[in-house]
Amino acid sequence: MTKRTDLLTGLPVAADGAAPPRERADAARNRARVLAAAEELFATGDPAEVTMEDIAKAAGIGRGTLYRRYPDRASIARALLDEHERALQHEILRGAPPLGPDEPDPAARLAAFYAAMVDLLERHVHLLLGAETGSARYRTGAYAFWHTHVRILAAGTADPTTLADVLLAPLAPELYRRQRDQGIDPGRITATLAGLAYAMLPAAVGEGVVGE
Amino acid sequence: MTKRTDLLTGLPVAADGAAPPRERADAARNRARVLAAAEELFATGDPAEVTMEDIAKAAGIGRGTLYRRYPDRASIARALLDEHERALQHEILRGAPPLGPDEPDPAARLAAFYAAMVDLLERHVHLLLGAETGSARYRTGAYAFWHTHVRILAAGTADPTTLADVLLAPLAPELYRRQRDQGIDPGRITATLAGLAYAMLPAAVGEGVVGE
DNA sequence: CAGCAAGTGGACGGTGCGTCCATTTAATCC
DNA sequence: GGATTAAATGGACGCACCGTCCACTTGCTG
Repeated sequence: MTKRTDLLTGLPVAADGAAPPRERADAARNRARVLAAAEELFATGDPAEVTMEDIAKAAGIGRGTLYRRYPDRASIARALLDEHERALQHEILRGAPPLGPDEPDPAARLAAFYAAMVDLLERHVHLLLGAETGSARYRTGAYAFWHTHVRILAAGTADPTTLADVLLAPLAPELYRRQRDQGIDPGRITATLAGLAYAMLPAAVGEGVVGE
Repeated sequence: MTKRTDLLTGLPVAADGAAPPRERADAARNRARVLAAAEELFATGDPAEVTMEDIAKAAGIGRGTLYRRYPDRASIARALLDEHERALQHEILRGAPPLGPDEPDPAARLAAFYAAMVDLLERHVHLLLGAETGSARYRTGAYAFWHTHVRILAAGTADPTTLADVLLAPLAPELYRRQRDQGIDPGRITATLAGLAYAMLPAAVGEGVVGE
């Protein structure tokens, strides 16, 4: 029988409505060490090359202890990423325009989303690369959120679901890393994506729906 | 000293202008077996899970023999993919409109390129997934070719280099596989990409250049 | 058919993974 | 503050795959 833990935080999860058993002091200390060590390792080298052994060693704990909370590297990266993504999701759901729901122009809102995502990428690509190797990106809850958001912004178009995938594709962490390595600065990327937003979601005329 | 072999075909490469030493009969037979076995394995299961051992076993040869020609799984997938990509590249460089160089409208040419790429993906995603895990995609010669092509089509825009990356992003094999798994058919993808092409590369007015 | 370079394949050492369990340690109760 | 108990720990273990190495085999050539 395996102990159930939250994939995001690594904290034990209550199977029922029962109060979660308090985390022991040494466990909490080690969890903090793991996250600090992992952040450092992801940022320093190639995130894809970081091993569970590396993290355990850097955190000064044994492999068994590490596996107790995090089943793999990706779950550690997600735990580190979680608060940042949640903050952005909150801005989108409840924040002010142009990111929040009161923004009337879908294109402007998409452009703002792009800008926020570029900012997130700029600050945390290393974590995204640690969390989302290739197709794993599409299986995360975060991708589902972004996809739903963009799909709704594209509601007036011919095929919002497919278009949402297309509009999210340029935000792939691997691409962002490569563009930055090639000397393309975040401003250029944001500007190009803004152009994409306004080209694909032209402002609705009156209350009409944009077809084709 | 390691024997030099062509990464694409696995054939020995002449170091100089010297005539390449003819391939021995057993070597040729085994190379054919390897390619046939690999094609089968990539198509059947998860391309990312195929190991060199699997391929060697399926081809009925030893691991050492396999490594003699192909340094890794990706090089085998690329060898299988090569002829198909070359055919498309030839169409682009020398073929008829709307794919070829005589097509006057960049948007139409980009849309045709998208259609051809979707066709390529539909027939060979499994090979692309075997060859290009994550960021490896950007290091292939093929990506460089597609990028140059699209960059030239986008020549009139504000930042053709960055835009080319953005326009190529939706063609990521991982995304294509996922969309297909979700029941999205190739036609929808092609249609959405055509919309993207015409939105981002509006037909030039007269011989003027499209700004902003 | 003899000589030899090309080709072969399995053994080997190395690395990372994920599990298991004997031991240690923090929290609780008297 | 000592006994009790369950959580927590960490290193050993077995497994899978990698990539190399080299003694042996085989096809080609003269």
